[in-house]
Amino acid sequence: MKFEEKVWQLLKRIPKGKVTTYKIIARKLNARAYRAVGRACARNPNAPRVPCHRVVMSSGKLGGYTADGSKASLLKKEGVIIRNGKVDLVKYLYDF
DNA sequence: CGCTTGACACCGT
DNA sequence: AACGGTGCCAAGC
Repeated sequence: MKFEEKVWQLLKRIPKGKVTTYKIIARKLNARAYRAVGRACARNPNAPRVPCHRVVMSSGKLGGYTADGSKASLLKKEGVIIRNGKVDLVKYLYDF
């Protein structure tokens, strides 16, 4: 299984109302390729099956895809409150 | 096989 | 606290 595939598997187990960071994901894969994780999502061939919008940066900021803005609303709908373009990692972080 | 890029992270100003 | 530079790993060309 390729690295990116594993990333998607992990993303799929993120429950609604929770978020995770690229760093955590990479760590769970026993790697330090946070950037590769981001790439995997960007390339994400299984768009609806992989909730990429639940992946944020370690700082709590949503990330590049946030430029769209519509994803933020989707997260809120799932129960994730976004404050100043950032999520409350203390409350919603899912560290597997 | 090597160089560039990317939805990032970390440390120094 | 905010901004910029540097380092990480995998994929694509």
